[in-house]
Amino acid sequence: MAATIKEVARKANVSIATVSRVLNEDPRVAKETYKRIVHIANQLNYKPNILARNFVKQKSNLVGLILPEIIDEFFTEIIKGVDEVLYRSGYYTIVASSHKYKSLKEELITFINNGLISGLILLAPELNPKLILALKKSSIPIVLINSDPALKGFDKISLDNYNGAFRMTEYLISKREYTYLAHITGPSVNNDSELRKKGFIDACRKYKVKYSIQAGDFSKESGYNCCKKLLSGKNKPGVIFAGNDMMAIGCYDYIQKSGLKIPVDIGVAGFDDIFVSQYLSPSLTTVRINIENIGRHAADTLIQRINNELEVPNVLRLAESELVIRESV
Amino acid sequence: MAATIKEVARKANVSIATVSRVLNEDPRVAKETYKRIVHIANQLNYKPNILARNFVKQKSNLVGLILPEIIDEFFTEIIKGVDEVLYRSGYYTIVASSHKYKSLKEELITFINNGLISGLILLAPELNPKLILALKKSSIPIVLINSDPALKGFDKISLDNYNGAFRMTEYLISKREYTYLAHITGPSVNNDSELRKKGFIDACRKYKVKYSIQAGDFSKESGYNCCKKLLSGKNKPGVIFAGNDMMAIGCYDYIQKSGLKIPVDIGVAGFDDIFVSQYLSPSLTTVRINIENIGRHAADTLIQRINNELEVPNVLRLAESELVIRESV
DNA sequence: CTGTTAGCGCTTTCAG
DNA sequence: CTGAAAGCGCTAACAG
Repeated sequence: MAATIKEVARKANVSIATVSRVLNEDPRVAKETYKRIVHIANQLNYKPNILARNFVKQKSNLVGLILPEIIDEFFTEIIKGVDEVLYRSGYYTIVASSHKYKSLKEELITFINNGLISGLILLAPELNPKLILALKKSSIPIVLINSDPALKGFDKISLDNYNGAFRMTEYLISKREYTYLAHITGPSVNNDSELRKKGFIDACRKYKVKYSIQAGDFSKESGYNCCKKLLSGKNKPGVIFAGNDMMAIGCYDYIQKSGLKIPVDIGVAGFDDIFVSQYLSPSLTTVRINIENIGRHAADTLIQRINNELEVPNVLRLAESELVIRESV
Repeated sequence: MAATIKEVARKANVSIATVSRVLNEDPRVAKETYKRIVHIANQLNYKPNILARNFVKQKSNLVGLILPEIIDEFFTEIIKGVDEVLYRSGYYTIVASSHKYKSLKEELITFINNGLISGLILLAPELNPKLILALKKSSIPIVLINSDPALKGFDKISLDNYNGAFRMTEYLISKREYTYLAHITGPSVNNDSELRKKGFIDACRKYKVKYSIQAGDFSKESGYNCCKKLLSGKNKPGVIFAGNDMMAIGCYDYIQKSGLKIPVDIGVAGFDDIFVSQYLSPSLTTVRINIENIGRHAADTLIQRINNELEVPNVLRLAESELVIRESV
């Protein structure tokens, strides 16, 4: 079927070794021979068999990218960033998202062990000790996208959740002069959520301002319910800072239902700046994470690690956050 | 490093052939031998080397999924659907999106030829003759996600753009009693766009109603500009049916700017039902394509084709559309 | 500068 | 039911 290295060699009256050298741009081959072989290869429409090459090198041109189910909104941007950078280094991206037919764990174990991929990028806002152990034992380089500050010993890209939340809270207090703030958290196992909460609390404490916390789970519904609780007591907060935009939308829903007006009766702020936020009415004041570069950073780091170009034991990069001031507070 | 088949064989006092048979669940091996080998393999933490296996079979467990840059919103759902189905059949998904560093064409050519992948899913709303030719010559099965009715000879999943647009237009005329309708199209090379336009026109003609067409490009900005043109003449349409929701949002922007009210002064309808549409004010009446199954359908078909389980020369599946009636008309 | 050759880990005839 | 052995296409010593 497809032409092999043998045929090219035969037609060019050289050994397969020479052809192989040409393919790998080995400078030792004579210019003349080089040209001739390239010509014949083209003529035969010869393409090196990647499967064979990967096999003999025991190293593939494949990198795995594992994504959890949650972060729909970032999915696209991250994949694009990763793919773009990897492609330029000659790698392909295998994308896997955990879903009902496979757990994150089995996914990981197979990926790390079966030799298919040469490196792995793992986006996992939550990670349990077992998983971490499995990761530590990996024989291939891994780059984590995870915000847990306690997680050491990995190449890591983190979102700057803490500062984002801190600065937003600071803004709400200093500029908007709220004196009683509420925060709705995401799942407590989620590092992003925990750091946002911490940023919120620290800012409230710094300014000695009253605050309360509700436990949500990043879903719209939980935002709705938490908002309901917050507004049903006699002592109502002046502003709700939701742990993500989705929950902020849930707040919008409840607030509208109860006939209140944002931001006059109550303010709402979010985190993430998902696409829809600018179109809500009123448009949502929120924190934007510079997500577009996360995928690129991760891929960059991974490639360097694969190529042994990294001298430091592990790198940590922070994707900065930025306040997006709109009309909801 | 990692245990190989040889070591397992040696420890079990059998030949590597027998071990191989166990790995491939060959029923010929004796139950006893089978168990013993499985046990030893586990003990040695042996994982078959996929790179080697793929190589000798000259067939990988990899499938390519190529996506254009445009369709952000669907990206996620399609990848998930594909990944889910493929994973259950033992395949991995290599995702590639065309971007500034590679054109769709080079992407395709490499993918089809380098032997890395065993099948390809290509989401390409526009396709030129050259590309089609390249696809026809492919030695691996390809499933297209493309709505061009003229495109024959491929396994294909299509969106039911025509009926969606037709029924929406019919609704605008019969139920909402508009008598002068405008349509903003996407790029003319885009099949989805062309079919939506055709559905719109056919419905207008059927009901003998006045209509006009503006050429957009699926971007918000083009929606804005086309809307501006439509509303600046003396004879204004009663409703604008945008070729996608993004352009409908552009219309919203212009209409709000000019102080008009939707739907009292002018109606707006869209196509796609992207996430934001329900949160616009007023919420957008639009056409939803059942996108969630497209990825699954495509993967299903591809797997069957790879396994030679398909008797028909090529399959065509339609992803149906459904009207989503909200407040904007 | 080029050729010879071993071998990567596995599957798959072919014998027995 | 099991073993021996060939070989997939390529790379990488080693030899010349």
